[in-house]
Amino acid sequence: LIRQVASVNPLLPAIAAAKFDGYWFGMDQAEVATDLLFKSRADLERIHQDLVHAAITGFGATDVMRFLGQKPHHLFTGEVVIDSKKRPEGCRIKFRIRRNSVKLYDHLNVLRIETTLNNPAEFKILTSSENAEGQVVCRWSPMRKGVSNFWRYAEVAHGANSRLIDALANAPLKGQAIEAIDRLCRSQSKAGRHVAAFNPVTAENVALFTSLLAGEFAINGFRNRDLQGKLYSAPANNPAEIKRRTHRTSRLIAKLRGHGLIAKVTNSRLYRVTQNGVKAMWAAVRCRRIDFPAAFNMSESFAQ
DNA sequence: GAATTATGTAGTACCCTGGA
DNA sequence: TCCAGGGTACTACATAATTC
Repeated sequence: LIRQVASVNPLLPAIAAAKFDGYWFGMDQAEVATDLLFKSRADLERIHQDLVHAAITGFGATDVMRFLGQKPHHLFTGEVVIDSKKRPEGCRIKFRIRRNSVKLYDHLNVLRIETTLNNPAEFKILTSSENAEGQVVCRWSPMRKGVSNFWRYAEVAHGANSRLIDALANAPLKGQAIEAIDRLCRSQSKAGRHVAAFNPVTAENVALFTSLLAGEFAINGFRNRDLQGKLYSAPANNPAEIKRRTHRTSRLIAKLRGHGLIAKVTNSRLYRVTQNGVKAMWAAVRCRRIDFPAAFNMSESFAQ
């Protein structure tokens, strides 16, 4: 970089003679893209609308924070934005936290996932320094704009791209949606026991499905009490109510298991959403939010 | 009125934790 | 590592409510 500067700036010797330290190289903005190449534009278009719908309807603020490596925190005061734009060359969806973003757009037969970092200080980098005793101490510090942090920019951005791609990989495709919803609407029989049918487009069920599909349950799964936290806006205020909620949630879990939407983790009371569950619940969420996008609030109905 | 679904109660299995 | 106790979650059954 110094050699490049010398070739374009004839005043460099004068700057050095004036006792200035020379150049400090920094990155004002960094963009790291991951391209998914399809055999043809037609191949990409076959699933593109499904991916766009999944990105718009299925992801929330906590998902965006997860993509960009941020832990959701109740003291977080920044703005989280999801927006989409249609352009002649394709559709662009952007997930943004303050000045950093990850976006998804298509061009010809390429689906590109691109992370843009304008404010590296929101990420950490491992730095080392000497303390008063002369010992080298390592610690995680806010990342700065110097070019020496190039590797960490790439690491952070590749991580964001990968998390968005992984999340989109679970997006159900339209062809499978009708069959999945049909199955939800029918009562099931599992191990000789009757399991009631779901109405997959009620506000309560869609809110339940949205909670289950949220990123926070994806890693560690969820328990009865975790689900209660999603179903009820306020904590129970007496033992009878606590028991009633536990039982009601337990029955709900049994119903979800009966339909194969979730599965129990062996030797624990944890549950995870199954692949079939992702397909069926995504289909229901999309149907409700796009075709019947009425406002809903499950907390109120469950709190009664 | 039958079938289906939701809810309450009681009993039980089993997970978690602390102590030995 | 094992064990006991407490707490949590699950299941079975009965009954009420809802739907067709």
